[in-house]
Amino acid sequence: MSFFTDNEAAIPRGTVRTRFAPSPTGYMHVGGLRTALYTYLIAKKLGGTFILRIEDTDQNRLVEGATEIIYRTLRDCGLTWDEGPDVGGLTPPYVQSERRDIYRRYAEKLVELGGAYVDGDVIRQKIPRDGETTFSDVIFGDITVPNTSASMDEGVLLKSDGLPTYNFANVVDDHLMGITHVVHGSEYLSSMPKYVLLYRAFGWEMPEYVTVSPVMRDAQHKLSKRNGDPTYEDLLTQGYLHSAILNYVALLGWSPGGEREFFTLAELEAVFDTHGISKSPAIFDIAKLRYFNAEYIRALEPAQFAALAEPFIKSAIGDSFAVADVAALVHSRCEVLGEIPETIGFLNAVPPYDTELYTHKKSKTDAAISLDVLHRALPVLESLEPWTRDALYDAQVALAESLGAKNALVMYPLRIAVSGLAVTPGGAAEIAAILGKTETLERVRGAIAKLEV
RNA sequence: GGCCCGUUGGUCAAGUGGUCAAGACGGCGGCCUCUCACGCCGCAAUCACGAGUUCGACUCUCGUACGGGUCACCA
Repeated sequence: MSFFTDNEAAIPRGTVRTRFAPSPTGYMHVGGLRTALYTYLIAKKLGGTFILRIEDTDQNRLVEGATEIIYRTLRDCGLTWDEGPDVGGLTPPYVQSERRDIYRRYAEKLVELGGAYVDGDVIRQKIPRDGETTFSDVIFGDITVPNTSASMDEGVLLKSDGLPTYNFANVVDDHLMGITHVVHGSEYLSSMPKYVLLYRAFGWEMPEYVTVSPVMRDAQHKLSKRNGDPTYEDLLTQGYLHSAILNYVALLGWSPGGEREFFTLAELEAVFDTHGISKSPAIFDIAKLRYFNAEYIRALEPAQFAALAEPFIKSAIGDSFAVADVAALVHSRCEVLGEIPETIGFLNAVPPYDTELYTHKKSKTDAAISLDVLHRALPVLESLEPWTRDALYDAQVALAESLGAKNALVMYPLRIAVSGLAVTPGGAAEIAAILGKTETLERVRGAIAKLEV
């Protein structure tokens, strides 16, 4: 029968096929990434095929290069698609604007079948004037709505430009591409009865629908670029790691059930279950993402961290100091890469500071005591060889011992002298090691001069 | 407004009639410590409300309140 044409014969029966079907808007929002992730995970969990389909039926909203951003984001996160525009697959093409003749054919077929009607230069869906329609959702269960409700309008299926609207394109494509599981946002919940009517009119079997609630900025607003909320790209440029973002986003609206919350993508593939998906919206908490990011950063090998941190380090201090050394200083203290510059600026130059900084009761120091300590430390430093972190540390300990004092009595003033800051990443030894002998001695002499005024 | 959905600490959440209602982030306090950070220990903080059903409700039913979604030739 000619009705069963196109690609469906090519799809092996019984295979799970899921699709991520973004609109090429030019960026990826956090909620979209989560949808992509869940879609991917369902496919992997069930040994199925993950498909990427580009939904560009709105010609007014085309954005240059937007598809590339989608590709890059998914690849970045490891969400590799088995079929899609660039890799092909069983059911091409995967860009909706290249499928217009298919939609036209099916729209006309639907008119014949009584599920739609021609209205001027568009084709509209036919909705029964009474009764009710029930659909089933994996997350929300069975939902019944009256056919007379306002959302059950006889909407346009095929626009005057010959392209389909979302509701129609999805039904046709999901069927022709053999999609078995659809993950989509709850904004589509009220359209689902219309899908039922469409599938029924065509005589097609419906896929499973997994409807997820939105990711929120606060209790009443969705996370949105328009309102200044960060997109996935924004988070990357701020210095969040894609692995941390993905891990955090997985847990926004889904729970694995146990107490564990750190998962690699491969681990998620094994443990993911739609049962853990929540019906209610989840508020995006940047503080918790920071925590995940910090954990992922700390888990990095020093060389990996240095490579990621390098651009941030250089933006603050250029090539003045060894990147590896500065990275090591900052590694355990860094939660987001973007905060590195502000924490290491003192390496370039000692900021102006008040000598009151030398007063610290736990270290039992004040300006006068510090001056004395620095006087004693200077010759020690001048003759120190080799100039390493450990040698510096040992020398300070030895000096403190010779004074019959705690380490802090020496270390605290010295740290202030070389940094000019009450709070620094690392201590005097680490900082002096990075600064080098010449610069360190200069700073210590400068501090002495400042204290002697 | 009609229709649909949701509601466990500030946030993410476990929980599926009987628990002193997990855990994590954040907050607070302490320990460690040359500052910071890490790490460790501890504390505070939750079942929206009201009726039912039941020997017994966070769990089931109904209602109320509050919040969200939707009602486009956008997705």
